Amino acid sequence: MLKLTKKADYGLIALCHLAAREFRGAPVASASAKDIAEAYRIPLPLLSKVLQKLARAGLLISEQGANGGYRLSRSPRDITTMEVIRTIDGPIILTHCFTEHEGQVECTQSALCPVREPLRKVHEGVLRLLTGISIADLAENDPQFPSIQAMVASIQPSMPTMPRLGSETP
Amino acid sequence: MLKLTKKADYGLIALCHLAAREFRGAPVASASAKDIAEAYRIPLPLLSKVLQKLARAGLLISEQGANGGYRLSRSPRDITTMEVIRTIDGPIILTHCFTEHEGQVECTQSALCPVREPLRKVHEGVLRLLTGISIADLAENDPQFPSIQAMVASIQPSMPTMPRLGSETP
DNA sequence: AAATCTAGGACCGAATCGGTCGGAGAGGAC
DNA sequence: GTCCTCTCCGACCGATTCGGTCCTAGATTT
Repeated sequence: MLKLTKKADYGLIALCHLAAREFRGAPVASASAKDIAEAYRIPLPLLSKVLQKLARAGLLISEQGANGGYRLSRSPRDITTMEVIRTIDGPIILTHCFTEHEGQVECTQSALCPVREPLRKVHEGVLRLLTGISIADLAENDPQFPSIQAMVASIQPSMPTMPRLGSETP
Repeated sequence: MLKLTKKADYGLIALCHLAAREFRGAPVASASAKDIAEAYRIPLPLLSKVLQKLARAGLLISEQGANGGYRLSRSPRDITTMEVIRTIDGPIILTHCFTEHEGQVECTQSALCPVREPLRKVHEGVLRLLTGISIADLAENDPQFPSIQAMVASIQPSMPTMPRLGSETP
């Protein structure tokens, strides 16, 4: 549940790398798959596939030939993490009910499934969280990621008993 | 990514069913696995396993023998959806970096991975969202799930360009 | 004692994920 | 013009997991 695939991870890292280059005003804003793979110890052929997918989706521009590489197609501030994850991992699914077709008999009688609608709300919340974070937000990792910090902090549990967080990630 | 397994789905449905029974002041607050399975068209042996897991985790109390069944161990308001999902699907993982061991060489040199910390923030946000929603919230599906609605609405994207939502779930 | 229910392990097919290999073109460098 | 580098793209594979089934054992009520 809620596991980013390594491919999506790699994609985010690569885009982040390119964005950081752009920010630093590097002479060349592009980088080859090999460069990125070596920089982060990512298996090259795997990263290549991810970058190809991103290029096909229009997020990256590929330049072939010697000294070629990949380049962001637009400002890193206009690329959301959602977009990246979705193009690599496919559509984001919380429950199977409202993302798959409607061939199932059991799901058409909506009276059966009491959790479908509430979960849809949760789904929407996560989507909103991810669309609110751009590659640029990831790239400027200076202070404490103020914008992301603010977004996450804005989620106020409606429960009286406030559960402690962080126990998940030791 | 962010896919609830069907087991977790079934678990939420079952707990929701029990909670709703309790709310309605049913004479018997417990229900057998067979009852629930038939009510929602869930394969019985699969649901049984899920319920067993929930019982072992202390969320449910099992009563064996004829006329036995499962019963909530505490108030549905004190059971979070996070708890349920975690006991069924295991720990929630966003990236592999900070949930798995530390045997990997590439992750110990944290300077390499520029997205680890930002993603951790996202992870925390999702956790907070799920811990803020109780089984009771799911069960009282009357008006428009006001509490969940409020929580989701509180997530304010920090981006200037507000992306349209809902395109994910047609 | 019989019926009914949970407990729990063994098992299986299918899908997916991480990862590899190899060949085909395109564009600079010399 | 030739070579080298680099992207592109499809095929392939092993391991894991997920959804689902089957069967046996044990507890409780009637």
